[in-house]
Amino acid sequence: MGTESTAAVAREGDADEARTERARALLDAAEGLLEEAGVEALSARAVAERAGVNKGLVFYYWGSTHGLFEQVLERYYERHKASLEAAFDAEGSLRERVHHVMDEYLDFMEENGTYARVVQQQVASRGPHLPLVEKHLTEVLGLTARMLADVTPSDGPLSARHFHLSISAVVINYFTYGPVLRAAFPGGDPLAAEALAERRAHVHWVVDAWLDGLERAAAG
Amino acid sequence: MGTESTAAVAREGDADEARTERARALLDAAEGLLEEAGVEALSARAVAERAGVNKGLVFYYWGSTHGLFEQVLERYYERHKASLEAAFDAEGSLRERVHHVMDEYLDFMEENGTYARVVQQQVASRGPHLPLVEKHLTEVLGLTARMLADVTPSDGPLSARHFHLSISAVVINYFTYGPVLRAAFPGGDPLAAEALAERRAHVHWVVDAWLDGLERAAAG
DNA sequence: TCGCTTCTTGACCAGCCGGTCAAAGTCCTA
DNA sequence: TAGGACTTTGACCGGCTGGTCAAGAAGCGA
Repeated sequence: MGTESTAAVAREGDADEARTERARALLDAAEGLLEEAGVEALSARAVAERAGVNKGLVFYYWGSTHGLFEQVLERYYERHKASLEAAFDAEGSLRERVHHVMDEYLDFMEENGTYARVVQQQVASRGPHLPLVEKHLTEVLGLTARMLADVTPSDGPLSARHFHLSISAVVINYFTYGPVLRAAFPGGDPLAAEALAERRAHVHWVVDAWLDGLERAAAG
Repeated sequence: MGTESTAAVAREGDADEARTERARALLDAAEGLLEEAGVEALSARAVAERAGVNKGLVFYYWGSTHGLFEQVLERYYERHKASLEAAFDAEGSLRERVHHVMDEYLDFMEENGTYARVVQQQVASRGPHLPLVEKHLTEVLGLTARMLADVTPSDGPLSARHFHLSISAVVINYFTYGPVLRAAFPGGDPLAAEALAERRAHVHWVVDAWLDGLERAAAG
């Protein structure tokens, strides 16, 4: 901790652009390894070997494997955030905007299943990267809360934080639990295009049912 | 694998009752360790030390740490299953029964948060115990499907398997993600009694909105 | 009491892990 | 071209892991 080299400290503040070719190769290797073999396969040795580079560089650049992993998570999150913010900025009625956000969310998860699994794994196991995940997820919650501000009370069982938790659960868990329940899915692959379209329809139906309920609650 | 002692093989088939005092001590120690320090802390050495017993016994009884862990999961699941089956057997209207199951589910998660987190962690990381988890979760899906058979089609976006995934996501993820979003909760503790009551009300509202939607879909 | 089976122990092994470090290589500037 | 800063390497360390094994302890029926 206190013994990290000045180079490592300087590097840590740099933007991704300033990174050496090798540092980038290490990040890419880590991401690839994560995708193919999961978190438990991520070791300084394995990453370095995949990048064709010496293990010591991991510690030269990030001071620890923890640091390297955090940067990988940060890179993932930048993409996630960009995708979400674009979705939340769309025009239209509330219902249209909600549907649009759901579609983008589903699209992102479909393409970035690894990220979703890593986050869920960290959360479930109270992993060492939880503080970073916590920061990220809290930011995302803010986006939902802003969108639902007009139709949900600021507190209680119908507040935006509850709906945020519920709707993200409905979306995310399909990608994590779906494959586990594959026996229940016709064709046996919940991640196939057909099954995903069906899930998309389900998610739309689900949020519609909620919006209907909120409207009636507001009216009654 | 092929070299496991005959004793281990014989033991594996035995009921929990037949287990030696020491075997039981090891299982209890593993469960305690899981609760206090998470899966990563589960090692044959650590478990044996906590049980006050020699490490070699783990391999004598189960052949591997994997085997020990599976038995811990099995024990957890037995309790889960008992709790669920009792809940599903209740009398009353569909709506009453659904609410009752939700209450029991929430109660169980409140008391067995560790089990929920271990399962979610295995699922998210495609861990080595996934096959066992898959078997368990598929059984549970069957219970939901039976309960909803009268109000959901057997296929498509409104089939029971989609609602099962969604409702269990809404319940489980509160316990895993809630603490991560604790900054958004008044008092800062989503697992406190007050916050849990609020979540319970949310879950009831959510399933009611769905049942309303299903009724209207059936009527229209 | 003998002898067999089951149980229990501690010593031991190879393999992996994160991390350190001195030395060497590379690059750029003066 | 000399010299200093930055980068890269491979050897090395202690510590932990799952797993094996031979030897001894304990229980038990004859």
